[in-house]
Amino acid sequence: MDINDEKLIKLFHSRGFKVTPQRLGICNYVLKSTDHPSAEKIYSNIKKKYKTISRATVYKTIALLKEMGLISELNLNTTPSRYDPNQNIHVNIICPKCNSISDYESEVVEEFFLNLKSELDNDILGQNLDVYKICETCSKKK
Amino acid sequence: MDINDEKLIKLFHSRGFKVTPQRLGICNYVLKSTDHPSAEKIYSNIKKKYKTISRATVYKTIALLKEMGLISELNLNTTPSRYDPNQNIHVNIICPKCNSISDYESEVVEEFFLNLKSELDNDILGQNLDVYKICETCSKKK
DNA sequence: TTATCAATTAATAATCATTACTCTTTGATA
DNA sequence: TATCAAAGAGTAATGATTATTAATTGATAA
Ligand SMILES: [Mn+2]
Ligand SMILES: [Mn+2]
Ligand SMILES: [Zn+2]
Ligand SMILES: [Zn+2]
Repeated sequence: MDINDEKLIKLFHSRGFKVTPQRLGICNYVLKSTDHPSAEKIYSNIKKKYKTISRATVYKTIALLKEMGLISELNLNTTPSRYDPNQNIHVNIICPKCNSISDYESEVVEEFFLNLKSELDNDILGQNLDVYKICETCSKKK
Repeated sequence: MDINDEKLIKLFHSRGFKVTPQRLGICNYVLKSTDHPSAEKIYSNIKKKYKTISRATVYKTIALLKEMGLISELNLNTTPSRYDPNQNIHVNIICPKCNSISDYESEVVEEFFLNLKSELDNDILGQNLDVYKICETCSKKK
């Protein structure tokens, strides 16, 4: 998602949500992230800029982003939830050793989803494709 | 999974786990289930037969079944976790209205997984394919 | 610009699924 | 039948998330 403050402000206003510096900060961080951050990760990052920000604000902004369809929540076997701004059809490859998550997109994935969709009468509301695989870094350290 | 007490008892013994009536009851129920029950559902069911059983025992038996690779845990946006004895490659179709889950298996799904696997160097440790779709029952009630 | 006020925030308490702990009971072995 | 580690029941603790509350602030219009 290529996002900037201007776009975000328009989005919020069009939905009747107020624009606050906390929201802009959180949204920018999450929407630009590629590591599927947890709420705690988002919180500790935004805290650098807004010293007094509360976890509740982070959770509420996450809920907003979900409602607006800009991120999805990943519920993995390992709590806590992680958040994903990549709204393309893709596979999340999760390393069970270090819990890192990386995106995988390919023709195979895309075609699968199109075929599945048509098999299911084209009324799929959402999807989540997870695969567990030891990551590069973890497979190096013996 | 076609399971009976005899098979279960062998499995437990081969792993050095003790065979208890509570375990047999829980395992039989979960392994025969097709509705992806939650821990609470399993608990309330087994409680009919073993009045004094504790949730802790249910959770510990679930952990055993996971460890033995007989079930998988599904973490959906809706807590609590659900458990799935179907170890074939399949899609879980989740209804966001009533949280019912049904299995979907097809050529498309199977081929996708084989192709993905080969694209990822054949070392996938597990997978989870979720799709959200209003179920029959819910789409009927307007 | 300033007043107004509902929406938002920070701080904190509550919730609830899951796990840990402790003490009692029991299955497996000899 | 005795032994004892493993497993059970009951209960406390944990931890992520949500709810609550009182203070603050963004949006609007005078
Ligand atoms: Mn992703
Ligand atoms: Mn299933
Ligand atoms: Zn790793
Ligand atoms: Zn339904």
